Amino acid sequence: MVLFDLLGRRWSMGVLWNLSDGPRTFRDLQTRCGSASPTVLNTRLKELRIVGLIEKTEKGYALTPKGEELYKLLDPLGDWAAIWKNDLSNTA
Amino acid sequence: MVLFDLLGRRWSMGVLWNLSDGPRTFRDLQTRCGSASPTVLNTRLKELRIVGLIEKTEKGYALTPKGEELYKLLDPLGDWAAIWKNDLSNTA
DNA sequence: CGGTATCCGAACCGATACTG
DNA sequence: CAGTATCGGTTCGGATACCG
Repeated sequence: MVLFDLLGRRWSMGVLWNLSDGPRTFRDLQTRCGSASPTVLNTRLKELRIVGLIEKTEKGYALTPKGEELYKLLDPLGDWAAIWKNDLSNTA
Repeated sequence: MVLFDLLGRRWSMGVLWNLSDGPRTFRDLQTRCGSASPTVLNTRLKELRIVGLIEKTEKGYALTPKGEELYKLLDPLGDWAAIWKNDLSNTA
């Protein structure tokens, strides 16, 4: 599945997450993502733009409606993952 | 996120999907997954077992309750991804 | 600030061969 | 059939330096 292929790549989620509460600039995102390399960050940004999840505005990068949609879908999954990860430390 | 890291790897989804309708054996899974290498398949199986998403039964490998839970969570996301991917070809 | 070019090391995948 | 060991190829990520 293409979606997971994309999301699985480094920083994709980070970008999505950081964009979820407002537009950010390139340098801004870079800083917030634990100082990811410009190379990779730009690559992700490009990819996410291509698939129409984010877009460039005058304020920087921002989530498209589709992007927000996905983010909302991902959120509960994230919750579940957190619980599951917790269980994991207790069980395993 | 660990979850996506795992799911993004080759065959993870395939395994989950194939297991969703009953237990499968090693060779069985291998065949159904487009003849993935034993190496990789075994690695995935091991990883999925470690995180408690699947388990070994006398009938082969099977989804744990957690595994099914995840599968159900993933399903709608998959739907969405399909639509989104469709939009993509029209828009981009 | 925004973005690209280049280089290097790491992770990953796959095929094959072999053991229990 | 189930699973492990080894090796090679490829792809990806990260750092740095540099241009508009």
